Amino acid sequence: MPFEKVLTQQVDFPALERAILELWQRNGTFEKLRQKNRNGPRWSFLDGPITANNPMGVHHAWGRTYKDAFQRYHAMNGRHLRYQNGFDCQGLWVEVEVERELKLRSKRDIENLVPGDTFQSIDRFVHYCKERVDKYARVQTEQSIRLGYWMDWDREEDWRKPPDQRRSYFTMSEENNYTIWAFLKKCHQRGLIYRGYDAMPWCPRCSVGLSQMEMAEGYQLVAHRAVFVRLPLRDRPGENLLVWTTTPWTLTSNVAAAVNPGLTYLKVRHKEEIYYLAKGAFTAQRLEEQWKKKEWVAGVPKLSTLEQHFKSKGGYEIVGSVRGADMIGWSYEGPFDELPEPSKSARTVHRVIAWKDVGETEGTGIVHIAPGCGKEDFQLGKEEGLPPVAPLDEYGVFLPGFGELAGRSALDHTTTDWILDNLQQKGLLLAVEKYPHSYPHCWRCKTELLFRLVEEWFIDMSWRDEIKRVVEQVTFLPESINGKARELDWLTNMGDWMISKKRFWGLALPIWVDEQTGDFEVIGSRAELKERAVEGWDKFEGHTPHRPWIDLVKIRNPKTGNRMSRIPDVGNPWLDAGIVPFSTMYYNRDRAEWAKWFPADFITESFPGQFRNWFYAILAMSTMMENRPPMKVLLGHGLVRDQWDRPMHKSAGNAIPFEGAADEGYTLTDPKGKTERYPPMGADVIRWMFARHNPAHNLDFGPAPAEELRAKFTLKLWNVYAFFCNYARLDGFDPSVLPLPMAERPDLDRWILSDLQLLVRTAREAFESYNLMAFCLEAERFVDDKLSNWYVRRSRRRFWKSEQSRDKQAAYQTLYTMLLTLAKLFAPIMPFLTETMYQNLKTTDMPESIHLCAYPTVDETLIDAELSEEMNCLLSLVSLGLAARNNVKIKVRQPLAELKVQASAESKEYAAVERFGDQLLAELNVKVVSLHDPEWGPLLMPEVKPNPKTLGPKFGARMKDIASALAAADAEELAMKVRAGDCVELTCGGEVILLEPGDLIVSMKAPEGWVGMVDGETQIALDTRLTEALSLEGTARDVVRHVQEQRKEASLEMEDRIALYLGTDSEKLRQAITTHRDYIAAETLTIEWSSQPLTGPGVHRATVKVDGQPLTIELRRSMAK
RNA sequence: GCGGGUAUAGCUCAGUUGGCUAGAGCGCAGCUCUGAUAAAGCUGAGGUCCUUGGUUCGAAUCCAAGUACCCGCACCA
Repeated sequence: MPFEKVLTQQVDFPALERAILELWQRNGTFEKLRQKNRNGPRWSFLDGPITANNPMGVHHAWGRTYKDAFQRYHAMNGRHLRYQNGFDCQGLWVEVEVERELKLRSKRDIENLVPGDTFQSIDRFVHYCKERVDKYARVQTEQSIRLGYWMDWDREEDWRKPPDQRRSYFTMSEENNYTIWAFLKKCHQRGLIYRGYDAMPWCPRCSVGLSQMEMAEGYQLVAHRAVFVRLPLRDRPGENLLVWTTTPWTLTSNVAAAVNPGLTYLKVRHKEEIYYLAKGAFTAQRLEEQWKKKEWVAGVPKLSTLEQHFKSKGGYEIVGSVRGADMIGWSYEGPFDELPEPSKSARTVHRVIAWKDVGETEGTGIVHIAPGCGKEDFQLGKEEGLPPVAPLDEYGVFLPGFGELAGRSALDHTTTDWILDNLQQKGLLLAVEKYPHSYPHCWRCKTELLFRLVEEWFIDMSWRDEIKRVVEQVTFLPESINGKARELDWLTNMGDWMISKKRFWGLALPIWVDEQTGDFEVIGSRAELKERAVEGWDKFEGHTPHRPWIDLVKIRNPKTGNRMSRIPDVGNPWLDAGIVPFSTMYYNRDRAEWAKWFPADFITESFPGQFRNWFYAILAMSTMMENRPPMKVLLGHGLVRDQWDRPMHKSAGNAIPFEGAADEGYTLTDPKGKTERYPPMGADVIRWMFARHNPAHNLDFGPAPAEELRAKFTLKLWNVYAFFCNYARLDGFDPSVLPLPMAERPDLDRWILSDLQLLVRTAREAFESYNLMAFCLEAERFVDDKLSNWYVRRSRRRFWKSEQSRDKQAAYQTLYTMLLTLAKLFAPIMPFLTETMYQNLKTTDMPESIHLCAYPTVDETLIDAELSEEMNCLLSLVSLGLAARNNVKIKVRQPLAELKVQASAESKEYAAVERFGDQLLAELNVKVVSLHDPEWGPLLMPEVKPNPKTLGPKFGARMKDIASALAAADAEELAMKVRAGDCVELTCGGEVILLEPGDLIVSMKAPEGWVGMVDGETQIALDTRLTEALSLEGTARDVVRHVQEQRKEASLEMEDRIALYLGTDSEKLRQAITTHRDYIAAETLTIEWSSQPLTGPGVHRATVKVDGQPLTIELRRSMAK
């Protein structure tokens, strides 16, 4: 038997999916696909590496759905693919998790993992990092397989191999690391690698400097205590500069004060002192915009103006003014000159300097400058020859030389307390306030950043224009987010690339330094290092190029003969991910092969952040390596949020784990705090949900949208499939019989086959233009509206007929084609459901898996535009008819005599009724459909009534007069004007009044006994007069419905024949039953009528009400033939 | 501050190159169907397509300005 029976109740889709996974596994389907396409034209996809640091979440499934869908589509078109997944392995994110696992608090703890042995400690720590990456790479592999993501996944034996020999690529592989060396060497050869000494953003917890792109990730709105501090002028007794800062700890390292030479500064007398501050700053409404927009930190009061501060502290008087330029060179007393360290250098400086960037919308217009604690400060200090004071160590703790502050953390509140107290005691503190501002935090551990003087390594990005020219050649999708412009914007604004990290687990930067001279060299490959090594190679040999082993290798400075050591820094992880267009495509091993796959046809990732991260890194590195774009098309997509549009957070209880969504079910806490458990949705629904979404927008993911999708799409498709299989099975339909020619198929069949071709066209266009949404939305409409709700509904009776006819054959063949084609169309997006369907639909001469089939192509000969138009017209006629019935509350089950459709001979309505009259009869349950030529006069007459809503207020009591005047007026003329949007003049009580179109309600009225409906140009009228015969027929249909209901109650199979007894006291019921005895019998498969109540076993009895009258139904399965 | 985007029903969103009487789903209201049946369907209410100008025979769509929101960049003492 070709078709298995298909259940429609409580279908466990996740379980079906798991069965398909086993089927693929058992048959080696994926390998067969690769084998089939191995000589096909290439399609090159490049996977952006997923961070192998935690299990995958549902949000990862978005990109992975795209990746898999496009790969499967191209595979179905015979393309040869690499199927290489990528894992991102190195970097601080892994270190932070390993630290957490090992309960380590700081770099010091890591270096002391093996007490007293830094080398061993680092070795062990790096080992743990590698282990963590392997662990989660395996987890993510399993999860991805469950998602149905077909990649060349690593198997058990592969995990025992080193990363370089596995199927997926790992950024920790030697190949990847050494290819970055080659990149850095190229940079160095162009003189672009340099060592920078600068005040850098620094995370005191991780003890690491942050690059510009990392810093951008971590801005958060927080409130700090900001202070107004006076700095007494040395040669002007009783006079002070007033400065303001949000980071009081930096005052310890104050060296200078900057003014804008072009601004006017006020001399303000307050109590016994004179304060200098910028005129504009005095009254500036600080952060007013933010306050209004509520971009504020809860609990922080509105900021006072400087003027208000002075007023509240006892008043002020403006006693003069001075230009900023005239203040340059003034000397003042520093706020912490009594401390040993500041007293050494800063104390002798403390002068007013000029800085054109000083503004007066915030602060005092005089900026406290601490070159050791701020980026601009440092720059300014360099220009002015100011000595920087560096107060903090790598943990953000004050160094010795800062008195009581030594050993205290700059971030600690009590440290700020101490500083404020100290300033207060010295009488320097004018005011303290809470100040909300967006401040950088460590994007990994959320610690507030400090600025600290450090030495880091950079790539000079002055060649940005070269990258821009490469970017110009890439297609960025979706168009609406303007990715190319964003990327170019970043390239314009970005600074030099800080590539060093003072950490342990990562790319070993191949920079060797001669400590005595400061000379450095960049090594470009393992071979080069081996060649140059003068020490330590033997110990390093056999290890991956990671710390601590690589640090043992020393080279000689050819100029001085000095020994050169590798800098201890590791690399920025975006170098790791950025090199993959080379390292993973055989660039070093087989350049010819690389050229076949480079550039990638396609990449896709979530776009927030990536324009300065991965997209940037691959574009920049590819420009340096080959001056070519690494990909042709980039598709970005948004973020996944919960179904209430909130960000997903584990702590908020609204994050959905992948396993939960796929198989296990999950709990979810709604915005009101209620937690509920939900069943799994399965991979197909997850995938379709992502595929159908607009990639430019964030996606609200959760049980509600999943359920909606299941109901309106998955289940409908499934029900149609089940309907087909279950009847085809009973009927013994043979799909291999020669198909009937199109000419012999009814219009309904030719219509759906025609529209199917249009869907195939949409599908192909969508996949080729990377716009899955367009296809999915169209597919949903096709399945729901066209296939399920119209084609199958209208065709059902064709399948039920007991005799074999050509019409029945046509119906089976058409629906079979439909299901098979749709399954193939949807296969790239819903690989499981479509495979399940295919397995039950395929014949022996078809490929063993749907994923080994060819993607459908459009058969232009089947497209019939005229037919589609007429079918659409028919659908709107049906809608109108149903609306008309609804209007007069006559249910569809009640037959009516006649439907009139207004249609001229050349109208589409005419053609539709001609062609599909029988469908109209059946669907609207009328006896006759007739055409009404408008030339015979209007079918419906306009009727114009006053609109009391608008006229009431205007005319009050005169409404009645207006109504009667309207009734007397020419309705047709009025209606025409109203439709045209014109005003209407109405003579009412001898007076002409003007009515606006909205004041009148125009409806279309049918003749007595009829009900009319209008939709645009289309008009219909339905005869609502019930004759005795019609009424009896309606009753008979009610009886049938109840009998069917009872058959179901009695759990009969749908092909079972029955014996039936119907008992009633109602004359009308009796008459209806008698008159329509044959019809009832045919519908309910009654082959034995009983005039007496049934006896014996297996009798099902029920009493129902028909037309308000009791009817006894008794039935049992009939043994007669 | 600079740059970009968006604005369509109560909510979430579709709407091709200008060609509508502007749509869907959810929600709401009222119904209906019934061997695909623990599924489904229909009808209805609900719109200033953000505002104002312009281009055009015709604008949700194109242009300009404004408003609001979002994003990116720069973020300052």
